[in-house]
Amino acid sequence: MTEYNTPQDPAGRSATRNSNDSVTLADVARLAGVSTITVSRALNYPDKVATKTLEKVNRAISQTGYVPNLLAGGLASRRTRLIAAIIPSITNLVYAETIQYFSNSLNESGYQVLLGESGYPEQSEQKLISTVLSRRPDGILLTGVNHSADCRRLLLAANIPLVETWDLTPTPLDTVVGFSHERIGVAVADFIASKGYQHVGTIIASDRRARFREKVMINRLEMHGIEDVLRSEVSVPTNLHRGRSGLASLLDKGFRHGVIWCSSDILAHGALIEAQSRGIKVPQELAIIGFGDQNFAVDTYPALTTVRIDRSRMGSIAANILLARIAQQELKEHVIDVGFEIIERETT
Amino acid sequence: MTEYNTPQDPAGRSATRNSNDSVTLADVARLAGVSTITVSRALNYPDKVATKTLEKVNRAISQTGYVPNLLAGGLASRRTRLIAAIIPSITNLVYAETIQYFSNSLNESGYQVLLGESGYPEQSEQKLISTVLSRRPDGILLTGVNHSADCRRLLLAANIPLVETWDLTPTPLDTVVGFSHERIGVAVADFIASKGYQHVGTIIASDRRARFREKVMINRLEMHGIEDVLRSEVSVPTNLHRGRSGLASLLDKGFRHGVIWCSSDILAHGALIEAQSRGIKVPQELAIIGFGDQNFAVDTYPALTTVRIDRSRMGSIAANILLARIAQQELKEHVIDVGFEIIERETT
DNA sequence: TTGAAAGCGATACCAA
DNA sequence: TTGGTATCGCTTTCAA
Repeated sequence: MTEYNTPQDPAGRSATRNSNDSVTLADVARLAGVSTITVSRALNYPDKVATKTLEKVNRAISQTGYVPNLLAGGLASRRTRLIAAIIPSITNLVYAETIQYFSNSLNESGYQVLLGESGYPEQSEQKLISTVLSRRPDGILLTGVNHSADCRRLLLAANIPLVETWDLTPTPLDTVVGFSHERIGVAVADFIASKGYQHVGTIIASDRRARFREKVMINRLEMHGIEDVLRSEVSVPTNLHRGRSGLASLLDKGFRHGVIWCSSDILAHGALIEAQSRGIKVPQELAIIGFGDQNFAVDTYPALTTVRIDRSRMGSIAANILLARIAQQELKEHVIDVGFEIIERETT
Repeated sequence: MTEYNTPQDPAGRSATRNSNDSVTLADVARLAGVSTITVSRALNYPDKVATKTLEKVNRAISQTGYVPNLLAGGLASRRTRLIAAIIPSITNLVYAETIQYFSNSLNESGYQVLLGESGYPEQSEQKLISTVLSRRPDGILLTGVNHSADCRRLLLAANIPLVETWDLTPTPLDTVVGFSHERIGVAVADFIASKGYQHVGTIIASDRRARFREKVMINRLEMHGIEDVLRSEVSVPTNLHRGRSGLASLLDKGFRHGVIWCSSDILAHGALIEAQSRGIKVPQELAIIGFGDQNFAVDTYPALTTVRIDRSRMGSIAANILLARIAQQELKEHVIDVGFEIIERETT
C-alpha cells in the first residue's frame, strides 16, 4: 500500500522528495546528463571541467533556475563563505561605515557578512557570539578588545580567524587592527594645551572607550596645568539633540570660553548648533573638537576640529587579514595600528 | 600503516572525525548517556523532555561547550531562523534604523538578519538576491517595489514569505509595508502652496524614489500656479557636504527667497549650514524642508520642516508579518500603509 | 576529466 | 518520554 502513496514524479525527480520542491544539484545533474559532483565542480572550479561539459551544466542551471544551497555546501565543506561582524550599533555611522568597507572587500572574494549588534546590554555579548557562531562563520570581526572570559573561551574554541578592531592591545586574541584611544587622549590634550586654551569641557557618551579617552586626556591636561575640566555625560545612542543639550548643560554650569571635547562628531555637531543658536562664535569664543570624522565634519564645518579615524583602511585591512588567514597564510604582524589624525581647518 | 596514523581518541570520539574537532550533538549525547534526538529535543522543545533528562543534557552541554550547528539543523529542518533584508545602503541612517527595529523584533523570536546592500550598481540586484537566497532564509525583506522580471522570478521561486517596504503598490509580490511617495509629493506641494511660497527649489539625490517624489511635487505645484522650480541633483551617497553644495548651486543660479525641498534630512541639514554661513535667515528668508526625520532633525533644528516616516513602526510591522507568515498564518491585508507626517516646528 | 560512495551534523518520522 | 533510521543537499576522498 504505502508504495502507492508515493506518487510517481513525471519530471523524473526522486520520489523521496519533500513538499518543498526547490531545485537541487541532482536535478541539474540529471538534466545535464552528468553526475552531481561534476555540477558542483562546474560551479566551484570551472577550470577543472571540460568546456563542453561546462556548457551543458550551465544550460541546465539556467533552465532550472538552480540556486545553490549553501547550508548543504557549508556543512559538507566546512566553509560557509560567511564572516561574522560584531559591532555596537548599526545606526552609528562610524561603525556602519567600517562595516561597509569591510563588507565590500569581502563581497569581492565571494564572502558575505553576518552582522551582530552588541549594543544591547539586555542581550549578553556571550549569547550574541554564541548565536553567531552557530552559523559557523569562516571568520569573525569584533569591535573592541575587552571581552569576558566566557566570550574569549567561546571565540577561541571556534578556532576560526578573528580580528579585533576599533582599539589596540599588545595581546590580541588573534589579530587586532585599530588605533590607540590612549594616544588619542594624550594627543588631544597636547593639542589643546598647544592652542593655549585655559578652560576645557567635555561632552562624552556613556561608552567605555569614550570615557577612557576622556580620562587619559584629563590626566594629561593636568600635566599641562589645566584642571577643573567641566564634564557632561550623555546617554547612548548619541544624536544631534544630545550634543545640543550636552553643551547647554555645560553652559548652564557656567562654562564660557575655551574648548569642548566631544566623544563623537555627532555630539560635536549638536554642540555647534547649540552654540550658534546662542550666538556664541565658534571657534573664536568656543572651540569644539569632535571624534571620528563622521559626515565629513570638518569639510562641512570648518569651525570644527576632529580626530580622523580611517574607517576605510581599518575595514579593508581587517577583511584582507581574515581572507589571508582563511587561506592559511601566516601573518607577520598581529597588531596593526591604523593611527589617527587631528584635523583642523580654521584656526582661531 | 595508515591505521596507525589515525590516533586513538581518548575522549571516546568517533575515529572518522576530521581534523576540525568541534563538539557535535553526538558528543553531547554520548556524555549525557542519551540519544542525539533527545539532545536535539532538549534544545528545541525542552517541555517534551523529562526534567531529569534535561538536567543531564544541560550539564553535558555546558561541560563540552557545545555550540549547535545551524547549517546542519537548517538543512534537516528546512528552517534556518535567518531572515534576509535587502537595503540600498547601511550607511544611510533611515535604512539603518529601519533594519535596527526590524532586527530587534526578529531577534526576540530567535531569528537573525542577513543584510544585503543593493546600492552598488556594479553588482546586479539579481545576483545579490541569488546570493542571499543561497543561504535559504526563512523570509526576506526588500526595500522598494520595483524589481526586474528576473528578480521577481527568483523571489517567487524561493517560495518564502516576503515583505516589500519603503514604498507602496496595489500589487505586491507578497505583502508591502510602506508609504506612498506620490502622496508625499502631493502633500508637500500643497503644504508649500498653503504657506504662500512663490519660489521653490529642490535638492534631490540621484535616487529613483527621491526623483519620483520630486516629479509628483512639481506637477502638483503647477496646479497651484507655481512653476519654474529650480533643481539641483546631487549624487549618492548623500552627506552634509553635498547638501551644502546643493544649496550653493541653487543660490548661484539666482535663487533668493522661498522654499527648498531636499530629498533627505541630511541634505536639508547641509543646506541649512550653507544658508547660515551666508547669513541667510532660515526659515524667514529661506525655508528648508527635508525628508525622513533623521537625527531628530526638527527637534534639533526647529527651523527645519520635514516629512516624518515612522521607521520603528515600519520595521516592526514588517518583522511581525514575516513571523506570522512563517507560522503559516494568513494575513488579512497585504498592503499596509504606515503613512507619513509633515512636521513643522517654527512658523515663518 | 569524470564518477561512486561516504560523510558533514542535525531533524523528521515512526516505533517502542 | 525516548530512540533508530532515513534523510536534508552538498563536497570530500579515492578510483577509474
